[in-house]
Amino acid sequence: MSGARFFEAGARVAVLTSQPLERALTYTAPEGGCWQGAFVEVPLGPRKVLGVVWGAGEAGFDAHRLRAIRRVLDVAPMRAEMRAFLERMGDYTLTPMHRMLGLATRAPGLMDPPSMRRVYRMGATRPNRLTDARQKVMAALDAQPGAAFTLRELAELAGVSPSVVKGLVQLGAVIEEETPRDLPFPPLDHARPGKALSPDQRAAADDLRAAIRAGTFRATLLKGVTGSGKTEVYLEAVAECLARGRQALVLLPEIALTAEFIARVEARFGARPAEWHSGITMTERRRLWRMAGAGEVGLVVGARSALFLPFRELGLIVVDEEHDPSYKQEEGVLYSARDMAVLRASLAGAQVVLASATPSLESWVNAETGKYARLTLTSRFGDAALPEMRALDLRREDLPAGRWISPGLEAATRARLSAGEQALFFINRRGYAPVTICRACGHQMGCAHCDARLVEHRFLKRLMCHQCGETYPLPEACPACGAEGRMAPVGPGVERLAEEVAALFPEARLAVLSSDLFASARALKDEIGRIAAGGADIVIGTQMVAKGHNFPLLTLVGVIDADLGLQGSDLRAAERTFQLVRQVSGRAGRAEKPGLCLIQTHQPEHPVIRAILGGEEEAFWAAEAAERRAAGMPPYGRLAGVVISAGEQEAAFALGDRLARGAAPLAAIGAQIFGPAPAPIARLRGRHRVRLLIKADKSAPLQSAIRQWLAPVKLHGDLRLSVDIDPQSFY
DNA sequence: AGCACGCCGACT
DNA sequence: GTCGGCGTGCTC
Repeated sequence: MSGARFFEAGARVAVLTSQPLERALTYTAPEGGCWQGAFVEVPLGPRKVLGVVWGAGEAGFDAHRLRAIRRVLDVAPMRAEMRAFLERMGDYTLTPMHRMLGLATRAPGLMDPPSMRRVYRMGATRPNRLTDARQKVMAALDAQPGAAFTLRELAELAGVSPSVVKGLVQLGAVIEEETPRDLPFPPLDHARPGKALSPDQRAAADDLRAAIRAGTFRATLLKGVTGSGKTEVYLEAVAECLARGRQALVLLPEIALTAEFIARVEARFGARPAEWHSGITMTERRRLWRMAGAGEVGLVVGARSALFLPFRELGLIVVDEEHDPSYKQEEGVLYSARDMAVLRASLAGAQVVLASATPSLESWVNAETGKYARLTLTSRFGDAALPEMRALDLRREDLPAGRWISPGLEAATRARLSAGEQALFFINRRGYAPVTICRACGHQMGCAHCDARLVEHRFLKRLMCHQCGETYPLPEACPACGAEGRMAPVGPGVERLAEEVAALFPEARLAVLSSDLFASARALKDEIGRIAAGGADIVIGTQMVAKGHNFPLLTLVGVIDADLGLQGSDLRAAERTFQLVRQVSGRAGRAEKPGLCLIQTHQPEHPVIRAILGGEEEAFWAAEAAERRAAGMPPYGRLAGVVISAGEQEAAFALGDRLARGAAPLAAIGAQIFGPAPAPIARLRGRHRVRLLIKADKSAPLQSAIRQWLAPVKLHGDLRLSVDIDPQSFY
């Protein structure tokens, strides 16, 4: 119990609860005392709530008003490392501690005793009268020595009724006992040999293994083009970590990727890792949370929130596809899971590996400056070379309105199809058309609750708001001018592109990969498997195709509109376009066949497009970094957003104005304030949102200035305010 | 978060 | 006269 204090019965202790109080409350330690970090049940008003013993209590509080901790819960106490992590993260993200505790206790049944169940196993004596049915039960138990079954399992296994088993219990031939329902996860066999590694994979894996053996914190950027085998490399780090008896966590940006990852883990270590994401059952959630704390799980694969599992001995965190924007939590507690992974690893004395083919600029700069170690995989696995990259200048291709596939792309596709190979068309827009417009008056269909245009989904026969998910029927008449039959779709979406492809290539078999077309991760996985096996000739997909799926027959990638991401004033527009197009292009030619990537663009001379075409990624990052440095933007400067929301826009703006004018603590650190302006999502679920943007020097104490600035603010009526440190969305 | 206390409109 | 609206405040 390193770093934890023990409090004797009756001593004053501070208990943090997830109730929205600004600080911990003082209680007295229960009979038998309690450890710092203990999960406890405390009385609060008329209720009993969950809390954690955070430290010593206040001496000043009236003794007769003190109440005692009701009981200490039967779960592993929160470790000092975890308490420090929650405090540091709360300080950094300006999140009250009760909300931080909420993140760390997202498991059902914490207040309940460990769930038990009744099991049956082989007893010491043999029944002297062995009937036919009894014989079957004994045979079933003999087949798996030492195994324990539930009554139903054993009865079904033996093909007898449960009463036979009960009868054997009476005779002492079968033992009935209570065991914990939450079982340890089967250990992974870290000693199993992995796949043969290429020389640079070997070098990177050896480096990571050595770093883990050193047993101290280090952050490593593992950079490697798509298909270079990053996963095999960091699985070697996982193996070393498990061999040292420590736990490993692999974060993935999307649930859809976990099935493939789990299969690889199973192939490598002979058992499945534990899974943590929104799709798992309550039972699994409870089990994993408790087993993590008991050290009874070796490897966890999960989403952002797995960072808050109570690992007993965390040795490694891998953040796969570390550049992925979905690592930024944009609702509730606002944080970057990638950055918080680095923080948690540093406090746990663990390794953190950030893996990507196209790192975020932040991580690239950290590697450049030596803050992170850097491992680079250059060759693709097997013989596959990077695809040839070519731009198709849409200004010369002369496409008719409503057509998106240029003659150049069409010809290249025909060539591949006749060779029996696959083509992939990438368009980063879901639905049929991003805009529906009235040809009579020009009215554009918008969402009633959000400030967003409605996207036609022909598949659903509805218009949909991509911000709040609300859907509307397709309008017959214009809601503004009443004109009938004049509503028209404008712009391409993945469904509309599919229509064009079907008309151009009637003989080809199409597959459309868009997140909204699949009911489950399972259905999506099946479709991906079908495509990989050659079940389609042309694949049309949104950005989900950019992520880690293997299509061996694919030799042509067409990027329908590379300009989409270059427009707008988003700080990271160029970076995102670069990452996305590089990743999609990596889909081509993974097997022995060379790939070709055709990029349709109106601005082939744009620096981002040129960097993509030339494969000059280091040049791209260097240029982008120089631009950010000159502008004082992250990672060379710091940003924070303050989002104010209210039912009425005026109320939100009024508070925004007042805050912007009375910002002495910000002025004192030389920070600039921009706004108030409508937030990136200006209306969300019927609420108006307004944002102030704060820009400061990298060395300025931004958080404490914001804390001082906002401390006196009392929120009236339905006004809400949230601070977003290091915001990611700008347009 | 709950739950109590408290001060102004439409009902028996 | 009272029931009840939800604004404000408290919980060790």
